[in-house]
Amino acid sequence: MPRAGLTPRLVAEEAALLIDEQGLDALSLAAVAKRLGVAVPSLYKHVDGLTGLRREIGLLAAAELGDRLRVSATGLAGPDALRAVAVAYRRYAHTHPGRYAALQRAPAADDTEAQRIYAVPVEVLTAVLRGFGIDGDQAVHAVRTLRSALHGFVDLESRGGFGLPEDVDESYELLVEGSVRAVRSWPDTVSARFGEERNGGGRPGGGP
Amino acid sequence: MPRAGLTPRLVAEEAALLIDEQGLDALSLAAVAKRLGVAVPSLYKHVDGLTGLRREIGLLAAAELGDRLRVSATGLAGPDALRAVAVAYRRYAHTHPGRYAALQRAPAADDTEAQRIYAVPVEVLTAVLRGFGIDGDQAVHAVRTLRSALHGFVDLESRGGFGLPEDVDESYELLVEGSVRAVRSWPDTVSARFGEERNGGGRPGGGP
DNA sequence: ATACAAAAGCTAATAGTATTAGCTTTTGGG
DNA sequence: CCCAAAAGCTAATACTATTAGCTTTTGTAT
Repeated sequence: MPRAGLTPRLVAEEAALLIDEQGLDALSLAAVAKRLGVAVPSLYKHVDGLTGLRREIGLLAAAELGDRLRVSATGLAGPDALRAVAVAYRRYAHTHPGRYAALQRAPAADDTEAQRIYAVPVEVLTAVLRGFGIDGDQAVHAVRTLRSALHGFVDLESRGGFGLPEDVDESYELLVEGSVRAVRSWPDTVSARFGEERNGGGRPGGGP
Repeated sequence: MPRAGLTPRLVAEEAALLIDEQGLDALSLAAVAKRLGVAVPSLYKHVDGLTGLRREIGLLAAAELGDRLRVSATGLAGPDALRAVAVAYRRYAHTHPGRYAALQRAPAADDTEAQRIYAVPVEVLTAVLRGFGIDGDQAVHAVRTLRSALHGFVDLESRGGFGLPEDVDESYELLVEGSVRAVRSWPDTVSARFGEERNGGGRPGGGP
């Protein structure tokens, strides 16, 4: 019997094709083995069970997404960069819904390789925000809000959460436009919050 | 042997306790049956298998979340209402992480009862936005962006997506403050987008 | 009170899943 | 050309869900 010539990467890629076609719930060693024309236990020579396979898929997807975001932002700055990244983010989730879903399981804290790869998409967003003059602590908060907006939209959309007939593309454009304005006026938002914290509701006296 | 006295509701509530403690992945008929002191097939007298149990949990959670949001908003309007709803939304996800996760599987299109219950949280957001003068088509788009922001944050947070030490509460306050400003200036955002669409990049001549 | 039918529980059987153990075969380097 | 490691396999075990069919409880109508 000829050998199949598998590698961890090949197994993960076949699994990625499977879940992009049939959804993350369809992921099983049995299904992947069948697609590869191999018995189920053979997969254990390449990935560490179902958990290990999920990790490989996550690494694959994080690296891909990081790449797409980077490419989309190169040569651009400020609002243009942010819009481009937002479009690329959603496009990846559309093109690879299974991988995007697989990406949402955070890697283990001691898995430094995975941590490094998962950090790439976040680094791209951080770089984009630097173009708005946001860095340090505030960059962390701003990246979190930006990730929340993009991921939240894409996640709800992919789960069929937007049932009404209104154009979903238009909704996303408005979300992105709102995000551009939010990061543009980030310092105002920060001082509005600090103002609340200090005097319990009023706007601070000086600023606009 | 005495009877257990189960009902669909009781089964769903025990399952909800289980997944709030151990995560949605721990949901199985076997685990629920064990907690109820009953054999696995007995559950089929009350729920339609694992799929049916998931549906019941979803209904339970959607009704609870809808209630919490409504209660949080009553007596408030405008930014205060929005902030209160945002806090209640995140609090529900913290208090009931398993139920919140279970909520993310959209009900079947022909399941009108589920559709009706799942709509309640969305209706609360719609009502809040009406207090900002947003309705009709624009309310649909605005509710989508709002849901995206809130769900995205809570979802990333619950998955351990915010690894850095910066205060997550502070990030959320900034997200909510940004959302308040976004809905406040919603008409500006809309016209900015329309401007782009018409003349390919520039701001429109007239507006601020 | 009692009979009875429906509801609620059970056991047993089937099928699908992951995982481990251990065997066989291929394959590439000395 | 040999031989050890790698890559595949089968078999066995232990879960899981689901269905079929049996028994027992329980509430209601006579």
